[in-house]
Amino acid sequence: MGRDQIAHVLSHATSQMFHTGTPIFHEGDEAERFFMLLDGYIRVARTTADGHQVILLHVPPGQLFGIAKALGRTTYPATATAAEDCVVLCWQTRLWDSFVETLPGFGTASYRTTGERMSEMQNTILAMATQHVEQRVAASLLRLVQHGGKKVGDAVEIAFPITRQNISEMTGTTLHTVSRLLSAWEREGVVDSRRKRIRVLDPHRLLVLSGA
Amino acid sequence: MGRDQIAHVLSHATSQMFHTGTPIFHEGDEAERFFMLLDGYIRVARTTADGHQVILLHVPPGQLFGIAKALGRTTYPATATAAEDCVVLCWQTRLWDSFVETLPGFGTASYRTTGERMSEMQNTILAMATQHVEQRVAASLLRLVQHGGKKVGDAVEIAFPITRQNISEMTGTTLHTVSRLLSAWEREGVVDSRRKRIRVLDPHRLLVLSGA
DNA sequence: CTATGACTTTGCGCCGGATCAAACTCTGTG
DNA sequence: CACAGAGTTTGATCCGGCGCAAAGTCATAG
Repeated sequence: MGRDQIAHVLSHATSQMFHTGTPIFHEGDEAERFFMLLDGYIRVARTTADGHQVILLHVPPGQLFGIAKALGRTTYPATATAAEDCVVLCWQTRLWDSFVETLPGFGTASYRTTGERMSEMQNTILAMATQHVEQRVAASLLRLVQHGGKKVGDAVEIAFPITRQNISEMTGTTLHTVSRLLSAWEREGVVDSRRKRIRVLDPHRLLVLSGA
Repeated sequence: MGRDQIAHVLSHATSQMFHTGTPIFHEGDEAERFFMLLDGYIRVARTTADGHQVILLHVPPGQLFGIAKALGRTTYPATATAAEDCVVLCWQTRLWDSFVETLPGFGTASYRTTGERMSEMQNTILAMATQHVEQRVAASLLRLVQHGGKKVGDAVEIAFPITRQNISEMTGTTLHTVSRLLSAWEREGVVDSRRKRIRVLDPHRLLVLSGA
């Protein structure tokens, strides 16, 4: 993208701040805007009829989200909330088509993003269908530290605050089971966890536990 | 699409027949072609490292598939096989971009297709994370008869041959459990099944069992 | 017509993980 | 500083569904 094109795109954007836990849009809402995350982490989830929340993915800084248009939709397919304080760029959805036409690579990049998310979701399905809870939790933890973990000494910490409950919602289990697993792993020196913060000390052991 | 445009598109297509069970492309293959299903049913699946197959979706006649380009990919993300004898149109992938540019609605339609598949996969994840095996199997059976079931008297039959094993691969369980469930439902008059053929007699009861 | 392989059924025992219950420990707030 | 609410831990119990095993049934090839 050229310098003038960047200016053009930014001139149509507004920036916005969302505090931890704030919803950015809800599943089923008219998709009036689309977004790019500048800083923080976004949690994308859906809620079942009986009130269970299921976390589908986490969006790292630099990615587009809320791009219903790239899926040929007019409503958001899921709910996005700020997993920590977030800075976000917003555009009117009606600008989408003109961006796709005038910005070389904009379309390609956004379709690649949806493709990547699709294959992540496929991986989730495979895991849910074939793996045990322990393996799924280990694998999730690994993914969380690999995509944007922060080095702290010779440990790696998950980039944003996350609860046992959250992890259970990512892996289709209960917070109780996740707590038991983390306790056990802490005893073995694989992880080190404070409330809402998890550090991985021994990624390789975790990889083994994940069954890969 | 105008009459001449249809002619144009067809002039670049080759048609091909695939017999039941034949693979059309494999996960990871270079995506040299994309396809439209004219008749039959396509099963899309992935295989885990430890050899388990997981069925991600079934493609009904009239839909595009193998459209790696719409996901910004150069390889197929999953394996497609003919669930019954299939007639398929094939195009070279290099034609994709020109189709998107010259055919109004081609892009939109294909992105809508991927969007629909994505939300189906999300539903699968929700189900795996929150529902019991019985509910998932009931829901899968319902979806199979609703998308292209054939009326047979006052029952509805799944449009293509499907085994207990297949259903277990769609729902993340074992063929044994599926067999037990179908036997029980047959006793209660909810379904009527022969080998590879399943008829639903009481869709409403199945809906209740699915927990919706 | 029979043989072989693919598909299905059913019984039994066990265990991973959910559910229920209760106590404990942080962290921010008035 | 104390309190409330959110997050975490741990124990006890129970059961849905898997693994294992074996036999039964259907379909097609030869």
